[in-house]
Amino acid sequence: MSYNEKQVQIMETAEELFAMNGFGSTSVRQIADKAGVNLAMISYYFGSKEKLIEALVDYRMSHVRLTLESLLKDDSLTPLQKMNLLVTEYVDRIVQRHHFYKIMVTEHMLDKNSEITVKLLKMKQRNTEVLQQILSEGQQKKMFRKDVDIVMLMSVMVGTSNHALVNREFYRAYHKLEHLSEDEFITLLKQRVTEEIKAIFKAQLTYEG
Amino acid sequence: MSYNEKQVQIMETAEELFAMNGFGSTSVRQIADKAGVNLAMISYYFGSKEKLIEALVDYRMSHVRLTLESLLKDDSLTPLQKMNLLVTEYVDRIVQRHHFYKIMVTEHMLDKNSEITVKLLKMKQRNTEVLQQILSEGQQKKMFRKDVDIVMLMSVMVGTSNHALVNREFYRAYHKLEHLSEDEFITLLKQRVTEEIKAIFKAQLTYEG
DNA sequence: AATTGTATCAAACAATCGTTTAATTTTGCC
DNA sequence: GGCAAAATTAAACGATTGTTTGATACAATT
Repeated sequence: MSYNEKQVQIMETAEELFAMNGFGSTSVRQIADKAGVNLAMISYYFGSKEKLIEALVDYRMSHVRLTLESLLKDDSLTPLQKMNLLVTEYVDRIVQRHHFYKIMVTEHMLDKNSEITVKLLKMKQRNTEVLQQILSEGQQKKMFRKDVDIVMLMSVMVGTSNHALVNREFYRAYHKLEHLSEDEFITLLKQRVTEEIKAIFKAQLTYEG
Repeated sequence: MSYNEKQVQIMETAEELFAMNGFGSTSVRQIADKAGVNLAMISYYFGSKEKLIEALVDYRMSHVRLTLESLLKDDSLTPLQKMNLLVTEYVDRIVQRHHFYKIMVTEHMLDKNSEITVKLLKMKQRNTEVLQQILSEGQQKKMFRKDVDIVMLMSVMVGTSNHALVNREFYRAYHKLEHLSEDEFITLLKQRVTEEIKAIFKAQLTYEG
C-alpha cells in the first residue's frame, strides 16, 4: 500500500489521538477536525475507524523490517555486539515512535482477536526469529550460555523500555532532572535504559558468574 | 468507603470489561447487562462511568498497603531477602489481579490528568519509598552497591512482569507448554518471571562482578 | 398501620457516535 | 473545452452513548 499526503496526515493525527485518549475514546470527528479534513474523507479513504487503525499499523510496520535483517549478515560483529545493536535500535525506535508503540501495547492487552493482534503476532515472530538466530550463533561460538530463555529476555527488553518511557516523568522528578530540556532528558533516559538492558543481556547471555 | 454486595458486583464486572475491551469501548449498558443489574443502578450508586472506574481503583488499592509495610520491619531478613520477597509479592499480585493491572497500565499510558493518574502516582510513590528504604538498609550494611538506580530497577520489575503476562500465550506456544493446564502454566510462568527479576536484582544490587 | 428512606425499574432524554448520501468541485486526460 | 474519474463538502442517517426521570416496590422505624 502507498498513501497520499492527506491519507498520511489523517493516519498520523489518528495515531496521536489514539495514543493520548485511547482508540475507543477517540471519535472520527476529533480526528477529522484535528487533521483539518472533512469528516467524510476518513470513510472515503479508509472505509471505517477500525480499518483506519489497521492502515496505520501497516503504514508504521512497513519501514521496520529491513533494518534488522541486514544486522544479521554483518560478519564483522560478534554475537554480543549484535545483541547490543539490537537493543539500541529497539529503544531508539520506541522513543521515536512512542505514540505508535503506546497504541500497540494497548491493543496487545485487549484479548480480542482483531486484525491488529494478528499483525502484531507476525511482527513478534519475526523479531523472535532474529533474536533466536543471534543467540544460536553465539551458542555455536561458545560465547553464549546454553540455557537462555530468549522470550523472557524479550519481555525484559520490551517491558522495561516501554515502562521506562511511560514512567519518564516520575523518573525525571525522582532524579531531579527538571533542569534538562525535554530533548536532553529523553536522550539521557534513552541511554540509561539502553545500558541497563545491555547489562542484563550480557549477564544472562555470557559466562561470567 | 465500603461497598455492598451489588456495588462490588458492578465494580468487578466493570473491571473485567474494561480490561478486555478498554474503558472507552465499554458501555455502561454492557456492564449492567453482564452484572445482571438495571442500567440506572450504576448512576445511582456511582454517579457516572468515570466515577465508577475511580471507585474500582480505590476498591482494589485499599487492600494493598499493609503487606509491604510489615515486610520492612522484619529484622530477621537480610536486605536481599526483602527485595526477593518484594518481587515475589509483586508478581503474585499482578497475576492474581491481572484485569485490574491491565486497566492500570492502560490508564497510565494516557497522559490526561485524571483522578486515576493521581491515585496511581501516590501508589507509585509509596512503593518507591519502600524500595528506597530497603536499598538504603542494604547500602548501610555494605551488602548493596552505592550506584543503584532504584527507579530503573522498578521499571525492570514492573515492565518485565507486565509484558510477560500480556505475552503469555506467545511464551506458551514458543516453549511448547500447551500440554499444561492453565493453572499449571500460570504457576510456571509466574515462577520463571520471579526468578528472572530476582536474578537481575541480585546482579545489579550486590557486589559480585 | 403509617411513614420514611432506599432500591429498583422501564422509559425517555439530548448528545454523540460511525457511516452514508447526494450534490458539487477539482483534477487529469484526450 | 469537454469529459470522466477522483476529491470534497454539508447534511442527514439510524444506532448507541451516558445520564436522568418519575413511578413503583421494598425495607426499616415509629
